[in-house]
Amino acid sequence: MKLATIGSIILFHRKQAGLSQKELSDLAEIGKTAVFDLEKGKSNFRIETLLKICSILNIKLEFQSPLMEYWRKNES
Amino acid sequence: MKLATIGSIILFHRKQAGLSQKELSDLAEIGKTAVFDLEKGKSNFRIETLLKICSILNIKLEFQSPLMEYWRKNES
DNA sequence: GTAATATTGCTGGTTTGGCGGTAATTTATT
DNA sequence: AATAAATTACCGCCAAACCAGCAATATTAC
Repeated sequence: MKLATIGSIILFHRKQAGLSQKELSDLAEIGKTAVFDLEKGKSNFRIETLLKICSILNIKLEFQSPLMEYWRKNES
Repeated sequence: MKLATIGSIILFHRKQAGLSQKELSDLAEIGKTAVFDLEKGKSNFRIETLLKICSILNIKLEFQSPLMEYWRKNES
């Protein structure tokens, strides 16, 4: 998974949602620059920025590995 | 998905791999502080930091949404 | 027990992501 | 065509992620 790939996925979902970059950034409560940079795969970015956007676009993040089935969350 | 959850997953996989925080940070070519903070869910962190760690621990990141099956990568 | 290793914590400095503002360019609408 | 909206781009500034180094504690090994 590369940064550019993530940006491409976000772009696709935003378009499908019929949102402009500004609208998405407002909904996600982040700056417009973050959406722009992210979609362009331009720079590194923070996890929270990605999570906020994914939350708005109804995208879930999954971690996959042979060990995940043995991982049980203690609380919360 | 919360930051603390991600840290918990990383911690679990690192232990299973039999790596110390320092060993993991060296392999991932990041500072030990990043691994420490991440596992503690202490701070926000960068995507690249997470990707580097996941790469070493053989964890894959998956994006899930109803639209993902319609998303096709143009190139690369 | 002691010694070695690992983890946690703190500190100061560097790097960089994110921000709003502005402006140019592209696209859509009328 | 002209106008409006959206996208792309660049600019300082600030906050925070990241770093190495060191120290203290916790854990493990001998």
